[in-house]
Amino acid sequence: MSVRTRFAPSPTGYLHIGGARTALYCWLEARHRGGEFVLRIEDTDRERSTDAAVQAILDGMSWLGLAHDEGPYYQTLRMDRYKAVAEDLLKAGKAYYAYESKEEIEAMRAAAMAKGDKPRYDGRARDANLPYRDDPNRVLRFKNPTAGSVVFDDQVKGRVEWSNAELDDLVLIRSDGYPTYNFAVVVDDIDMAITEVIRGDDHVNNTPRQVNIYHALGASVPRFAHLPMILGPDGQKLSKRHGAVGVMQYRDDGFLPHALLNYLVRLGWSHGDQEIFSIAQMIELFDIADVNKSASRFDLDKLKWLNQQYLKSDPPDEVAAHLRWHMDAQGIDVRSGPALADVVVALRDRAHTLVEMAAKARVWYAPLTDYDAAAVAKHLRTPTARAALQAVHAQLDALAAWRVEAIHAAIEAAAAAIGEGMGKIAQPLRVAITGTQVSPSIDQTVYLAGRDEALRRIDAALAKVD
RNA sequence: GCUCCCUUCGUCUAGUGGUCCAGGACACCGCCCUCUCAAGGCGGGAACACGAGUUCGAACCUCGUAGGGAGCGCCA
Repeated sequence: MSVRTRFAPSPTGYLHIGGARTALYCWLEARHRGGEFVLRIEDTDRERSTDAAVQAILDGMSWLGLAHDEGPYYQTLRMDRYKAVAEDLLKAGKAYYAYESKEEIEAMRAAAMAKGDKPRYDGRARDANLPYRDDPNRVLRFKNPTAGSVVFDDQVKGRVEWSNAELDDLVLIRSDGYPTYNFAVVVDDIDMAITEVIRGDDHVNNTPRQVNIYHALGASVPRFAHLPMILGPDGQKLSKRHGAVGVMQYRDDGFLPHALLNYLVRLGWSHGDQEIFSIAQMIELFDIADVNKSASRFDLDKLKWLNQQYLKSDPPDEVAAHLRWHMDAQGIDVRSGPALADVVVALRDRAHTLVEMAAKARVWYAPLTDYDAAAVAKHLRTPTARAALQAVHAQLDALAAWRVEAIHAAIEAAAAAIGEGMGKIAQPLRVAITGTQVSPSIDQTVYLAGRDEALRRIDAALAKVD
C-alpha cells in the first residue's frame, strides 16, 4: 500500500510555526516515500473556525511551497459520513446514548478527583441501553474496552502502552449532532486511507482512545509519529509574546521560504553535521523515524543566519524578485535606480533579511536628503576632504565606462593624486554618496548610484565641507 | 491529583557499550583580511541533570531521584 500522510489543521487562526513544521514533515515523508500528502481542514468546532483562517492556512502552505496531492477536505462536508459510522457503532453495541447534564458530569469528575482518580465519565449509562430520545443532553458515547491495554509503536516516541482502565467512554457525537475530534479523525483517516499519522505530541494522549475506535471499526491502525513541541526562546510555550508566530509574518519580516523550511527541518531532525539542505536533499534524506523525542526552542539568530546563507547562494535574480516585494512594501520606487540583482549582490553579505536589505537599498533609489551628523563631522570636516572629493569627482567624470572595476581604479587614482591612502578618500566619498559611514565597498556604492547622481552627490557634499 | 512523555555546550544537534578527557552549527570572545560595515579564514571558552546498578569498560543498558512538558472536555 502506498504511503499517505495528511496535515489536518483546525482553522482557528493562522498557520503557526509548529503547524508549519508538522506540515513540512508530513509533506517530506510523503515525498520521500513516493506517497501522497493530503490536506484536511478540521472545522467541526463551529465556534472558532473561520473562513479567513482557512485562507490563512492555505496561504501559508502555498508560500512555503508545501503542495498537497489531495484535498483540502472539509470535515463539515462529511457530516453524513460520521453519522452513518456512528449509527453502525450503535447497532453493533459498541456505542450508546447517554443523557447526563453538564452539571452531572461535572459532579462525576469532582467525585473521581476526590478519590484520587482522573476526572472522567463514570459510565453509568453504558449498560442501560437507553433508547434514542429528543433531549438537549443526548450524546453518543463509545464503549471503550475496560480490560487489557492498548499498545502502539510510535515512530518518534517508541512503544507506548496504555491501560484501558485509564480511559473513559468518550463522546462520539455531541448533543449538537457534530462529531468530536477523536471520532472524526479516525473516520477520516480510515476513509482517506492514511497510513502515517504525523502530528504534534499533544495528541499522544488521544491516541490510545483512537486506536480503540479503529479496532471497534475493524479498521487497520495507521502508524503514528508524534512530534515534540517547538518552544519559545525562553523555553515557554510559543506565543505572541515571542513576536512572529504566524508563518506569513516571516515573509513580512524578510525571510525566504526555503530558509524557514531549512530551519524547521533541522529543529528536531538532523543528518550528521549538515546544516544546509536543498528541498531535494530534504526529500532524499528525511525519515520520520529519525526525528528527535524532545522539545526544542525556536532560535531566531539561527534562522537569520540560514536566511543570509540563502540570500548569498540563491541566484541574484531570484532574490531580486523577493527584494522587489519588500521594496514595494517599504514604499521605495524601484523604477529609477540600479538593477535589483546588482543591489542584491552588493548587499547580501550585509543583510540577514530582505527587510534589512530593502532598507539599505533605499539610498540608491531615493534622493539623498539626510546626512548623519557624526559622519559629516568625522569625514567631511577634515583638512583633506575637499581635495579628496574634488580629485575623485574629476576622475569619475572622466571615466569612459561606468563599471565597478573602472570606478575602483578611478578612486585609487584620485587617492594617488592627492598623496593619500584609500581610507582618506573612501570615507568622505562614502559620506557623500550615502550620507553615512557604512555601506558596501566604495566602488560598488558609487557604481550603484550611477554617474550623474554620484557626481551630483559629490557636489552636494563639497558644499558641506566648510 | 492521576496518566503519559522528555532531559548532551546558552541554543539546535552528532553520538545506539570501547575509536568521546564528547564532534558540528548558531550565538559569544580573540586574531587575520580590510576603504566603512559585513562576509570570509583561523583560534577560544562552553555540555553528557543527579544517584545507584549491570559491565573489564557507560553519554549510550537498568532502576530510582530531580526538573520540564502534555493530557485528563459535548476544543481540536
